[in-house]
This record gives sequence, C-alpha cells and structure tokens, in this order.
Amino acid sequence: MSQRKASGDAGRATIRDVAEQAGVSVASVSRVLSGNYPVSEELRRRVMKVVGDLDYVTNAHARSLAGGGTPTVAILINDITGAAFAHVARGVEGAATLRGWLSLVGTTGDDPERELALVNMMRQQGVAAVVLLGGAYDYDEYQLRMARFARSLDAAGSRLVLVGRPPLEGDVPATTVDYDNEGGAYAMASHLLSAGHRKVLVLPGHAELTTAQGRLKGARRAFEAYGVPFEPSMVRHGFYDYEHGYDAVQESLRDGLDFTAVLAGTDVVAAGAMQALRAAGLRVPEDVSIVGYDDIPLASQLTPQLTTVHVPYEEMGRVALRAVADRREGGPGRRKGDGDHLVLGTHVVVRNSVRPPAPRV
Amino acid sequence: MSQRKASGDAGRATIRDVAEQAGVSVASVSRVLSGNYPVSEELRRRVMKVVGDLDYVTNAHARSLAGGGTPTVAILINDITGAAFAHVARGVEGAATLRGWLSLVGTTGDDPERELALVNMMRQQGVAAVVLLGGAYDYDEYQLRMARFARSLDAAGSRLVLVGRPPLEGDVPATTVDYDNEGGAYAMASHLLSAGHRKVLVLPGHAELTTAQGRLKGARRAFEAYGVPFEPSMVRHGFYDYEHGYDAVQESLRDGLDFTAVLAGTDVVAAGAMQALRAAGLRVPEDVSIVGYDDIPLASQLTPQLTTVHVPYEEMGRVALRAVADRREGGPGRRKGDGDHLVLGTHVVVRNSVRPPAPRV
DNA sequence: TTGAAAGCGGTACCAC
DNA sequence: GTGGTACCGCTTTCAA
Repeated sequence: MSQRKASGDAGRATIRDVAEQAGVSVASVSRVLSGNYPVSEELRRRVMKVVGDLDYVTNAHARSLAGGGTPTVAILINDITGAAFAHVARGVEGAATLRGWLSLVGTTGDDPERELALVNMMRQQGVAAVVLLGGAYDYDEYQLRMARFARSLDAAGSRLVLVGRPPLEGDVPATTVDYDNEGGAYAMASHLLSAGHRKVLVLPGHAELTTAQGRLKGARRAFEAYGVPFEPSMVRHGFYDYEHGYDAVQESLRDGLDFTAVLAGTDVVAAGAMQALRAAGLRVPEDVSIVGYDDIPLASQLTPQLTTVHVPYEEMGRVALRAVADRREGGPGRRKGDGDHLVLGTHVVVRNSVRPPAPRV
Repeated sequence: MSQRKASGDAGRATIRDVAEQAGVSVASVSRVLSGNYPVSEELRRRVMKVVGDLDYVTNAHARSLAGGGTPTVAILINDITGAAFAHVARGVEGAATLRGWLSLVGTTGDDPERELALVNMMRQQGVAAVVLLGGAYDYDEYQLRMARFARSLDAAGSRLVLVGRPPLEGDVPATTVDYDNEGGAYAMASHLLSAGHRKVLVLPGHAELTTAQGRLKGARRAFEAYGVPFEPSMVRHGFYDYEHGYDAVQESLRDGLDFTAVLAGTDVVAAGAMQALRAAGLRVPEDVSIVGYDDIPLASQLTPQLTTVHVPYEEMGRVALRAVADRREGGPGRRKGDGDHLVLGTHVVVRNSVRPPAPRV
C-alpha cells in the first residue's frame, strides 16, 4: 500500500496524483490545465487522460492562494424573494458567468449586524467586489458605515458597489449604479396629472428609505409643475409590500379621503391598493386610477395591466459587474473617479390602469 | 524600508503582519482567532488590538486549504427570478447562515452545458453540498447525468441534493427533498370535481417535466376517483409561465372548447389564464373557476384570490440544508440511506377563485 | 501557554 | 518543452 491515497481513495485527487499517474511533473500538469503555456501534444494527451480517469478538478482554494483563481463577486441583498432585486441579481450573475466569474449571494434580512458579518465574510473570501442591492435607510450613521465598508474592502483589493441607492458622499472608494428614480416619479406623476387627476393618494414607501424619498420628491415636483397643491395628508408611508398598499387604501377610504388616483411606490404596493379598491366596490380604472413603479412582471400580469415606471434592473446588474470588471482589467486611460457613478434612465410604461377621473356629479 | 509590506500597504494584511506587530507568533494569532484553544488573556488582548488596527480578516482560501474553513453550500437554479425557487433558495440560505455556512448561487438557464460547468466549478470550490433546484426534464440521459454528478461530488467529499424532483434510481449517493406533488394535484382536482366541475381545462406544464408529470397524474387519478372521464383534448402542455396560461386559454376558447374550470400547473400559469378569460369577457369565478399550484405570494394577490396547492418551498430549502449538515456532522447512529429521501406534504389553500359551475342554460 | 515548522494543493520562476 | 522547488496564508502537531 502506498502512503498517499491510491486512486479510488476518499478525498479529492490532487495535482500530484495526476502527475504521478501520468508520469510527469506537477509543473507540467499545471501547465496543461491552465493552458497558458506551450506543451507538447503528447504530454497534453497523457495528462488529460489521467484527469479524465480521476475526474480531477483543481482545488480553487489552493489556486487562489497561489495567485490565480476565479474572480468572485458577492451579491448582498435584503430579501432574495423580491422581484426587483432578483432581476438585478440575475443581471450581475449573468454578466459574471459570462466572464467566468463566480457569484456568491448573501441575504441580510435588513439586519445591520448580518450585513457587517457578510461584508467581512466576503472580505475573507477575497471577492473582487461586493454588490449591495436596494434602497438604503438614510440614517445618520449610514454614510459612515458604508464608507467604512468601502475602505475596508478597498484595502483588501476588493470593491464596494452600491446598486439602486445614491452615491456615497466624499472621497470614498466605491462604485454606484443608480437609476433616475426621481425623474421616473416625476414622469409618472405627470402622466396622472395630465390625465386630469388632481386628488391623488401617494404611497411612496418608508420615509427613511432613499428610494422612497426620491420617488416622493419627483412626484412633488410634478405637482408643482402642474400648479397643483401637494397635500401632505394624501401621503401615506409604509413598507414596499402588498399589505401596505392594501391597508393604506383601506384606511384612506375609511377616513373618507377623496382621491381619484393612487400613485404607488412600487408595483407590489399598487397590487395591494388595487385589491383594496376592489374590496370596497370601486373599479379600476373606471372609478380610481392606479400607477406603480418598478415594472416587474407582476405589473403586466395584473388586471387591468398596470401603468408603471420601468426600471432597468437587470441592466443595472450587468452594468455593475461590467464596471468592476473593467476597473479590474484596469486598462490605461482609466482615471480616478471614472465610471464611479453610473445612472441609468427610467421611463413610463403606459398600460391600462389609468383613465381620466370620472366627471364630478 | 522593510521588505514585507508595511501597514497601510496595498494588499490584505496577513496573519504574519498581525503576529509581527503584536510581537507574538503566527501560531498564537491563529489560536486567538479560531478561539478553539486556550490562550492567555494578555495575549488575546494584544492580538485583538492589532487585528482591529489592521482591520484584518483571515484569508478563507488559505484557511480551507489548511484544513479549517467555512462549509459552503452551492445552490444551482434555472432562473433566479422564479418565485417558487426563490423561496427554496431563501430556505437554504437562511439555514446555512444560521450554521455559519456560506452559500453560492449559480444559474443554469436550462442549459446542460452550464449545469455541468457549474457543478465542476462547485467541486473546485470544495463545497459541502450542491443543491439542484426545480423539476427536471425527464430525458433518458437525465438519470445517468445526475448519477455521474452524484458520484463525482461524492468522491470529492461533497453531496448532491435534489430539491423538488424525484429521487435518483439505484444506489446513487444523493439526497432528495421532495414534496407530495401528485397528492397535491389529486386534492386540487378533487376540490374542483366536488364543486361540481366536470369540464376542466388542464394546463399541467411541459410533458417532459417531472413536476408536470406528477401534477397531471394526480389530476387524472382524481378524475378516475370521481368517475369522470379524462379528456386528453382538454389537456394543453407548455411552459410554466404567464404567457402559456394566457395563450392556452385563448386558444382553447377560440377552438370552442367547452370548460367551466381551469386547473393550472402553477399560480403564474393561472394568472395568465385568468387574464385571458377576462379578455374574452368571462368572469372569474362566476363563469369559470381557476385553481393554481405552488401558493406563491402572487396567488393571494390576484383578484380573485387564487385557490391553490401550498408547497412548502422555504421549508424544503431548510430541510435540504439540515439534511446535509446532519450527515456531515455524521453522528453515530446514522445508517446508510438514512434521510436520503425526504418528502414534505402539500395541501389545498381555499380562496376565492372557485364556484360551482353555472347551471347549464 | 507559546513558538517552530511541516504541510494543505497549486503556480510560476529558474534551471536544464 | 519539462522538471524542481520556493512560496501563497493558515492550521496544527510537536517541543519547549
């Protein structure tokens, strides 16, 4: 019996096993496998034969320790079941795969502790980039926290990428991929206003959430542009979920609020709102118009199909990955700050959930 | 100038940097950090201080090479944007995180090539388990392919886990976490039949897909139990997506098919069917009843809310992870084959999309 | 309790 | 073109 594991033994075969069985040196095996070095056809054949027989794959850990290694991108997300973020993740993952990169996914569940733990875990993995997805709560410490992440990652040769939230202030080593959130809201609200709506219930989302802030701001600007007073009493904050949409409409109705349209912060909120309207015997869009935001598949699957703001989520994911990949390739001509803040456009998708308000009787 | 990087230099700090700056040996640093070995309070303090100053994290690759290392589970999925699978992924990820495991996610896009590449990539990473999510296409080579994956992974000390598909035949080293697919379909169809429906349009999904096969089989059994003839002409196959639901209903209507209910293969298909019915001026459930399968959030967000079969997706994910974790802990008392095939229950969730058929005029 | 040193599985530089 | 070998950063005996 040999001291080292014989073929068929437990544990993975190593490059040494392959070398031995092929009667060549480990260096040669390495060369054949990396393919970035000239080797004789004969040697290649011999090695590949054994690789096949042993079903050998190189140890990624050893490889990255020694220098090489597959770049990996980590995607950190609050909740993996969110449709919008799922699309960003798909964009990142797709682009990563295309380049032979690997992707890790971690969910934070809105817990700062877990977020920190995950960032550190990713740092341990030596990932090329950490992508943080989704709007952020704009607390005071937020900027500091992110700046710390950014520097920490940067020091380890990694890159922090913020997707779907505003860029960090000051000279922080991070990349931001954003979309025209406020502009989309402005356009969406304008659409409603130009259809003649004047009394609209606004459900922008949580007041502390950056995305909600932007959407609210855009809406307000549109109202100003149309010379329509913006009633604070017509604004209801809450989570970006179905329940919030439902509850907000139900309560507004109960409170006797007078509105002919609902401007929802997300498509899911719009879905909830729609359900509540129906439950109250109101028709959409005959009695009340509704618009959403995000343009996730749900929007076109509702009845009536939802008029909403299209956000290029998947594209954002791809762009984010391309940004870090490019910077990593680090071609000449890159200057500090180049492509550190990318913002994609949004646009209104008109479907069937808006009608001019019914004439007042 | 020292030869090694001074603090603040590029690249991550290493355990040696920490040791040096703390004036202790690397072994001591390692001990302090792993915490699984007695060290003096003084030493711990010194080390932790420097760790903080340098913002040091251990190199996960080096660690796993040397023996330790965080167990990692890889989740391979067709399309990350599918709601059902997202829930499984969440279950796996959550349970993994709970145990300090890491999770990798890869998407195959239904491409066997990519699937193979990913499995190998995960093997390189030395993952503890590879979880394959979702129904599979039941081609001839499928069993062989999976068996090969299973053995390959097994030889590398990893485990193949199949979630949401039938177990592999023969003595293959894999774990399967399944749900009572056929039973759910049986119950769902029975619900329709007992409400008086006799002419039902069945949209089970792709004929080659294992989940579709099970659902169709369950439905057929229910029809037999009720002594109702099962008309092949009332079955339309297709993808598990909204479009298929829409098109199938639209075509059936156009073909003059006579039905009072739709038994959809998934909630998403049901949503499409519902939309098509409406577009044709039919009311749900007054004119036509509809039921789905999966019980994803969409089901309760549709109007009317969808009666459907609840599948414990998230639970399946948790169970899958627990299964591999347990086997890894490998307590005594485990016997070969123990817990290699787990099947969870399903049940009908009654909501508002079913009514007895309208009396024939 | 702490330190020295032998690996873990590859890569890549240096000879031949 | 191919082989020998010094690392990569960490864990874990083995001694002291």
